[in-house]
Amino acid sequence: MREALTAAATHRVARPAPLRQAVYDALIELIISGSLTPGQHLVEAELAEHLGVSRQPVREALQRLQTDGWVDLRPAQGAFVHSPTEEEAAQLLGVRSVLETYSARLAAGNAKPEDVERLWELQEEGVGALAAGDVERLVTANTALHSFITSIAANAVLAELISQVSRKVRWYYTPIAKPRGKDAWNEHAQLIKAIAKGDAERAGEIMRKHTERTGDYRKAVAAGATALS
Amino acid sequence: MREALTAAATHRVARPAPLRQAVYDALIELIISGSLTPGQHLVEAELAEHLGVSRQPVREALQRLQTDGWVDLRPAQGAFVHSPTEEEAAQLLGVRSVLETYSARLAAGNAKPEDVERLWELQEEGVGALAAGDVERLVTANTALHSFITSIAANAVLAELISQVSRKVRWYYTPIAKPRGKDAWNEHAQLIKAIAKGDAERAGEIMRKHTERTGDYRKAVAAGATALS
DNA sequence: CCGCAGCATTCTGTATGCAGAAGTTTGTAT
DNA sequence: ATACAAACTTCTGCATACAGAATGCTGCGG
Repeated sequence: MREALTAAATHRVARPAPLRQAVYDALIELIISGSLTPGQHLVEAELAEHLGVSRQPVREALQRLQTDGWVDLRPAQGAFVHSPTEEEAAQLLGVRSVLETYSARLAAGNAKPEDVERLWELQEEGVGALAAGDVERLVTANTALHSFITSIAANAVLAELISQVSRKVRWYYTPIAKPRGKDAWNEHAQLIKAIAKGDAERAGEIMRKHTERTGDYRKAVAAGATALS
Repeated sequence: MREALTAAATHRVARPAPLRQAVYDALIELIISGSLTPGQHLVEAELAEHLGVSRQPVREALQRLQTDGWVDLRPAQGAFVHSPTEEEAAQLLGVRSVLETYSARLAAGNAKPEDVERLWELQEEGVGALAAGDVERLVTANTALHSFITSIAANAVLAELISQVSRKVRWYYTPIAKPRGKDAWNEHAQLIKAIAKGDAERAGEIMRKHTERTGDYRKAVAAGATALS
C-alpha cells in the first residue's frame, strides 16, 4: 500500500511529493467513493496502518481535509467525515452561483478571440456527448467549460474559491449527480456569445440564472425527480 | 474566532483549544503585524522555541496557514511567508465585493425588525466615532456593521469565505489602512434602509458600489493619496 | 431493573529521535 | 582568481514515545 501511495504521488510534482499529500488524496478518494461514510469516526492509527504509514502524515492530511471541509476535527476526539446538511448544500449552491457569475463577468471583459474559439470547441464536445448519451463525457465537458471560463477571468483568488466550493458541491450531490442536459448546453451557448461580445453584464446574468437553475434542478432530483431532461 | 462563525459550533461545549490553534493565531498575528515579512523563511525549530512549544504544533499550524494562503510550503524546504502582489490584492478586493454584495442581498431578504434596529445602533456608533475622530473605534464599528449584515444573511459558507478574504485584504492594506469616513457611512445608512425595506436588489447594488469604492479609495491611498475625506 | 461511581481502555495531542534532502562553506586544482 | 567538487551544516519529513483527556465498562447500591 505504501508503494501504491508513493507511486501515485510521484508523477504529480517535480519535487518528491511528501507522503502527506498522497495520504490526503487517498482519503478524499475514500470519502468520495463512499468507503468512509459521513459521520464516521476516523481513527488515526487505523488509517495509518491501512495506508502503511505512521500517524504523522495522516494527522497532517486530516488538518488539510478539515480546512477544505471534508472532515470535522473535534478537539480531543479526532476526525469525523463531514456530514453535509440540506442547509449547507443550499448555501454552497448560492455562493457558487455568485462566484461563477462574477467569473463570467470577468471572462467577458478579458476573452480574446482564441479563447472564444476554444470555448466553442468545448461547447461542441458537450453537445456531442449529450447526443451520444455519454454521461461521463458530458460531466467532463461541463467541468472543462466552466473552469476554462474561470481561467479566462484570470483571477486566481476567485479560481481557488470556485474550485473549493465546486468540489464540495459535487460531493454533496454525488449520489444524485445527473447532468441537466440540453437546456444547460443551450444556456452555455448563450453565455459564450455574450462573452464573445464582451458583454459582461449579460454574461453574468446568464451565468447567474444558469447556476441557479442547476441548483434548483439538483434539489428537485434530490427530492425524488427522475431522469435527465 | 473561526468556530464562532459556524452555526454548528454554537451549541457545542467549549473544549480546550489545541495548541496548534493558538500557534496558528499567533503566526497570523505575527504576519499581520509585520514581524514576519513576506518571503521570509520560517524555520520550524525557531518558531517552536519562540512560541514555547515543540515543532509538532508548529508544523500543523503551518499546514493550515498554507491552505489559507498565508504561507507557501515548498517540499523539503519548508514554509515561506506568502508574498502578496498588487494583482492578487486587486483580485481579493473584487472577490470580496461580490461576496459582500451577495451578503447584503440575503440580509435584505432575512432582516427582522430587531436586526434593523441593531444595524441602526451600529450606524450610530460609527457616525459617533467619525465625529469624534476616533479612528480605532471607527474601524471597529465598520467591521461590526459589515459582519452583522453577514450574520443576518445566515449563510455559514458565505460567512466563512468573507471572513477569510477580508482578513487578507486587511493584511495587504494594513500599512495604508485609513477609513474612508463620511461618505462610507452615508452609504451604510442607505444600505440599512434598503435592508429594512427588504429590497434585496437595491441593497446588493449599494453594497457593490460601496465595496468597489472602498477598493478604489485604498488603491488611491496606496498610490500616494493622503488623509481621510 | 436502573442509576451511578470508579476504573480500564482507547485515542488524541504533544514531545522527541532519526534519516535523508537541500543549501552552504571550504578546499583544491586549473 | 575562478570554477568545481566534496564535506559539512542545517532543516524538513517521518517515525516513535509518552502524557492526558474522553469514552465505555464494571460492579455496586438503590
